[in-house]
Formats: sequence, C-alpha cells, structure tokens
Amino acid sequence: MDKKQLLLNAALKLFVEYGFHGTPTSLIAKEAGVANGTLFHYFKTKDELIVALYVDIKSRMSAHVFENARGHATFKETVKEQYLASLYWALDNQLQFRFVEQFKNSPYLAQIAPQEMEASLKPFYDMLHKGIKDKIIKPHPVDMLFTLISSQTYGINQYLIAQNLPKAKQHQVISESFEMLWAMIT
Amino acid sequence: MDKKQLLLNAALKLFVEYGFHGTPTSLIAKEAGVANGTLFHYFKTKDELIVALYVDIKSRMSAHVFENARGHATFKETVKEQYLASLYWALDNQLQFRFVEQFKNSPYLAQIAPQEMEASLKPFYDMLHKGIKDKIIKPHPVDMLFTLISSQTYGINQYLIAQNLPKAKQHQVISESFEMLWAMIT
DNA sequence: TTTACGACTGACTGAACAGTCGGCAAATGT
DNA sequence: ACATTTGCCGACTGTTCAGTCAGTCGTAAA
Repeated sequence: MDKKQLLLNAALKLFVEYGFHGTPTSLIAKEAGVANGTLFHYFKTKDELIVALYVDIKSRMSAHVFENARGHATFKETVKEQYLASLYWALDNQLQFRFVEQFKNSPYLAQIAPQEMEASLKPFYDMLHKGIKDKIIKPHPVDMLFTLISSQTYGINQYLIAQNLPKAKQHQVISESFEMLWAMIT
Repeated sequence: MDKKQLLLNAALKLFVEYGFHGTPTSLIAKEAGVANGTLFHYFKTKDELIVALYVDIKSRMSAHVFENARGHATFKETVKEQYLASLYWALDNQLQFRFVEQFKNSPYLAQIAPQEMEASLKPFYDMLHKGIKDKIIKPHPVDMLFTLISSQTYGINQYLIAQNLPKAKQHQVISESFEMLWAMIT
C-alpha cells in the first residue's frame, strides 16, 4: 500500500475524531506509520492534505453513486436508485461522510473552485430538469429541489447512524423515506 | 455593553470566518477590544468559550422560535409558524446559524450533555406525537420526522443564503417549501 | 563500478499560541 | 478612613506544532 494512501487514511480517521486543528501532522504521520517529513513530501502543507482528502473522498463517492444508479426503466426508479446508492455509501463510509460534513462547514470549503462544484452537480441537475419537462416533478427551481433532496439524504443518514437499527429495518426506513421524498417533489 | 458579551460577539464572527482553531484567543480579545487576560477571566479555557457560545446561541434561538410560534388555531398553522420562525431567525442570524452548524460537526458537540439536548427537543417531539395521535401526520417515528423537518429547514436556509433573493421572493420560497414539507409528512 | 536520482527519514527550529500572574484602579463594605 | 474585593490588564512563558533540511538507502541507468 503506498504511503500517500496510508497518510490519507490516517488523516481521515484522526480528523473525524479530533477535528482538523486538533490533529497535529506528527500524529497523522505516526498513525500512518511513516516519518514526519514524508507527509510533507506528498503534501506541501497541512491545508493541501485536507483539501486533497476531500477531493479524494468526493470522487470515490461520485463514482459509487454513478456505478450503482445508471439507467433504470422509469424516472422514479432512477431517482430512487441514486437516493439508495447515496445512503448506502454513507452508511458504509461513515468516517468519510462525517469528514465531508466537517469540511463543508469549515473555511476550507472556500478552497474548492466553484466550477468544480458545478461540474459534479450537473448530472443531477440535468436529471431533475428532465423530470420537470416530463411533468413528473413539480416545476420548482432545480437547485432548490437538489438542496431538498440532499438535505433529506443527509438527515436520514444522521437518523440511521443515531438509531443503529438492524439491516432489514434500515432498508425499510430508507425505502419509506424515499416515498416521503417522492411525495414532496411530485 | 459588558465585556463578556463583547467577547462572545467577537468570537462568533471570527470562528465563522477562520474556524475554531484558526482563531487565536489573542485575536478574539483584540476584536472585542479587551485585554488578552480578560478572556480568561470570563472563560477558564478556550474550549469553555466555544461551548458557552454555543449554549448562548441555542438559547436565543429557542427563545425566538418559542415566542413567535405559540398556540395557533390549527395544527398545521402551529407547525408552519415554527418552521417560519426557525427560518427567519436563521436568515437574520446567519453567523449564528453557521457557527451552530460548524459546532455540530465538530468534536466539541460531545461536550454537550445528552439530557440537555433531549430537554430542548421535548416540546417538538410532543407536538409531533399529538399530530400523529390526531391522525394528521403519518405514523412515523417522531425522531425520524424531527430529523426530516430540521434537515429540510437547514437545506432551505442554505438555499436562501446561496440565492440571495429579494425579501418577497424569499417568503414565497419559504411558504412553498413548507407546503412540500407538509405534503411529505401527511 | 560508478554515478545519479528520488523516495523517505527524523532531529531540529522558529513562530504561534493558550493560559498565567502580579498588579492596578475603582467599587463596595466596615 | 481604611480594608477588601472585583474587574481588568498585558507582559510573559512553556509548550506545541507546521514545516525544513541535511542526509540515508535502494534502485537503475551509464
């Protein structure tokens, strides 16, 4: 396993536990099992490490959602598959999810270029536009719809983590909450 | 104006801009226009200041929602008033809102006693229970319903801040989004 | 065999920071 | 009038940390 990845893994774990500034680079290096200087060999500064970690996680998340939710028979099924894929990813990657939330509520977010954000959102916006054009979804602004959908995903994830239900029950909550979501936007 | 409040105000502004650990106590004191040591006269440690700020903001927020949303004719109106009061408070107190979000996604949250949380949630849970008993709201677990409502509030607030719409348009978005929320839970 | 290279090391440093402390001045009590 | 407390000050300190740098080691090209 290469040391860059070891450093990212260690950083993820420690950042979630102690926060960005509560985690010294020395501890990250120690946890990764590499020398102090190696961290700065791969990342020029601590900030660069934090941003790199965010970008890394985001790309993995997008890849997962994209793979598990392409082309379904009906529009509703397509949306549902994306909702499910997002939630299952979040459940299986809680550290990553919590890191992303911490990052989004931190001043580091400003270091992500706006066009990069937009690019990653585009597929979802296009999908929502199609749903409106076909009169399946209510004609609200797509960015408002997107905000509602993602905040609900976030909320249900929080709920599932707090409750710690068995797998079957989890699936039921996710399904039910999707129907509620669907009722909201149609 | 007392120095304790000056310190809390300064801390709020700086924490939102630079993050908890990106803000040295010396800068907080400077911004508040008091001496360095005065900060430690009122708050034993920096952590205590952070937690105190959270508690202070939370109590002001609850007070505002409580004052603006008591006893309305119908159940729906009561819920709506609370939703509106929360959103208008968030719009008028964006620094506070962002601080709270940052706090919730940080390790400091662990320093808030669970029973304190529960106590502040109790009135909302009771209200939701009543709605279910009267068969107005779908019989979902109340904490799930609460999560959905608060994450939607959070989401719409994010949306409103990002869009920066005129007041009238803002009100329209808030109203519409409430109807969507209502469609979801009934 | 020699040279060159680049990944990696870890002791080190300068700066920044949280928190201390001795003291001052004004208010409050006696 | 004096004593005591309280609110406040800001220079100071011990520690911690991000980032540096001189150098090691294995590999691979010359």
